[in-house]
Amino acid sequence: MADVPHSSGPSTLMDVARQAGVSPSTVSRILNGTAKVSDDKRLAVLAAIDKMKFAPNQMAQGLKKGRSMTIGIVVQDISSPFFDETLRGVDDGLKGTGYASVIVSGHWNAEEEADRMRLLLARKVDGIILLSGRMSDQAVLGFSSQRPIVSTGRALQTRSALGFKLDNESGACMAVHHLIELGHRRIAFISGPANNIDATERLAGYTRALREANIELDQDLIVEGNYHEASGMLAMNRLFDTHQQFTAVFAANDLSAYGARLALYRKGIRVPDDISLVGFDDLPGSSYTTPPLTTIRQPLYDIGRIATQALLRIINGEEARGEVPPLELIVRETTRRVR
Amino acid sequence: MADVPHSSGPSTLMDVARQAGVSPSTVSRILNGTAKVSDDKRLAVLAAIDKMKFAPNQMAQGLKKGRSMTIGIVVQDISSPFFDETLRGVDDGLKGTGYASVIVSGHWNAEEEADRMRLLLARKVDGIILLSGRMSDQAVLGFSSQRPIVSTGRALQTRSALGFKLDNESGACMAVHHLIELGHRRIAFISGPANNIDATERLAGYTRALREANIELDQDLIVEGNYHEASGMLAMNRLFDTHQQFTAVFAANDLSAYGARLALYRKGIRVPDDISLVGFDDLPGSSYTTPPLTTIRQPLYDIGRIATQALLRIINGEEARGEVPPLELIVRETTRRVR
DNA sequence: ATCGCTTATGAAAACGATTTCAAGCGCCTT
DNA sequence: AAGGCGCTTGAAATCGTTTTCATAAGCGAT
Repeated sequence: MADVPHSSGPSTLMDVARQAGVSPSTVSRILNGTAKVSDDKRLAVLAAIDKMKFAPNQMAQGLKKGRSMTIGIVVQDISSPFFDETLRGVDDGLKGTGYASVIVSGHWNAEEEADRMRLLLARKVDGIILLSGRMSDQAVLGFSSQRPIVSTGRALQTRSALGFKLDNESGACMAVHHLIELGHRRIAFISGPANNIDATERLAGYTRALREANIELDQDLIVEGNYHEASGMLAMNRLFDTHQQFTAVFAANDLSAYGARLALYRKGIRVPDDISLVGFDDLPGSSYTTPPLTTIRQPLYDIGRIATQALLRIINGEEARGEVPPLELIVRETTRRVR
Repeated sequence: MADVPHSSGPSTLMDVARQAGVSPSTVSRILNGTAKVSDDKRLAVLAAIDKMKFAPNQMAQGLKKGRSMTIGIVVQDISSPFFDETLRGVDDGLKGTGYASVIVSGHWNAEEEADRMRLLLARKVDGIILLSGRMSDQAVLGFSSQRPIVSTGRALQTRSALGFKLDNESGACMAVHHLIELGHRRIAFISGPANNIDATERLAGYTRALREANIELDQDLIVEGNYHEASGMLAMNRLFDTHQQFTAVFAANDLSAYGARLALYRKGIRVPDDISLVGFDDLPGSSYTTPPLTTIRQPLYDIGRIATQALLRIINGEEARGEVPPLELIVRETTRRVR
């Protein structure tokens, strides 16, 4: 019985072929089911594979097939619950497909984003999912000539690029409308960064809701944040420092709502008894804030999963399609009828 | 002037060579700085590269060099703030190195973990970082014969494997000690899953602190959770349902502390006025809970960064070393002297 | 002017798989 | 019995790089 030669590295398909006394082609055929091979050889090869613990070298496979079985994910912040929840969806969408993902961060910066994109392309990813990208649609389309791209936050639909867009304006409108229904008239708004498209849309939703209710817009009630907790806290303090009167606050995302909540706590102002608070996103943690946060739910997980499935479809030459559930108001315990 | 031939796919090194009128070897040499080449050719090649937007095919490079410039990260939960913070450290540690990372999840399951590990190996990652792995040290050592591995939560030190271990017991002890110093004698403990090594160590720390203070251990004050918010809430309710008397709660991680906090809120019990609460981890969100959470800080970010740097060193044949900062008590606003 | 000796460069092999192509074999048909 | 067909199988080319290896050119020394 021939022993395993004391090979240096991991075993190759060639090694297996030798062990089993067949040609490499045959091994490959068995591995891929590309052609019929006689049962005796199949058995011999399978045994050899098992014995040598052979696993195909994915770099070699990738080179030859032109498929890396890898997709690239561009996020903006690798440790934000917002992206994580989406990534979980991506992960589930990839489950059982043989694809793995490499995740890079654009850090909210169009330049860096494009850079990372090129990096992914050089790595021959089979497709890219772009989350909350800052680059122009044009740029995305450009990249999409190399590899299919699915992006959130854009309305795109070509053979090799697909975008999902949520109606941020309506979402924000729902949030403010909810407050208005509870009798609030003086509603402060902690916005997102002005250069962010989602942020401006949410601002638009805020103003629209006010307009529809015939409430005069007070610019002093709007303060710009940057989506982070600290900015929510700062914004809140700014509102107090300038002695604004209001009974409710709408934060453009949950994170800044958390910050606002803390500022309120520090002032000894009760939520929702004294002031109502609404967020936007419905991060996983928002069901466990004190009190649990009323917010607009983004189907983050679904977005990840559906984007992934759509990308896989495009990669396989099928039609690019997919739709995500709409935004939804989740009423928890930070809002209440004005006294 | 020769025009770019209407090439089908992205341009290859061969294309560049043709464009510049040199051999592929020369192009490669310029790309890698492997050998001196005359200035005129260098210029021509550089121009060609620029013109054709050439970027080396990483699969081909990887195949040839035996380096994929990719490292694998095994986490247990792709969307947990705990891992995210560490991943941020990894990301920063990788910055500027040319390495990218592929992240997979073991879902707290030793079998799946080993599976994912094999998958990474087949992808020819140049090294692996294992975070909170469930597999045995033996198994890790086994894998480390194929690729260097750096793991958290183990005391390991071989040529190709390195482990970082934090002193969970002392950390837990610090937390409980802090409560005792504040006059608390009846301190409940919401533990982590019993099959988790960190969890049992923290339990040990809890009992040790009590023993050192000559406080009798009351098993009824210990309830097992699973590190998630919901379990913290359940645990808290269980404590109330069984009519336990206590003035403080130590939760084995921040997430379950969040859950406990919510249970308390629901009962109308004030924190820290009526009951003190301590967590473990110091997740990014813990500075923004209401009130901000007193907790034991794990240097999550540093762990990620340092593990990465250590792995890179091992990959480059240098000595495996690295040390992470110790656990630290962060006193915020959920603890207070017992009345 | 000739003989080394260094240098720059190209040709070709190699990495580890897949795939085309051709060959060998058995079997059916006439 | 001969020709043809289909089936399994191996040899060799290929993917896009890097890396020997060999060669030619350049140059100083004698």
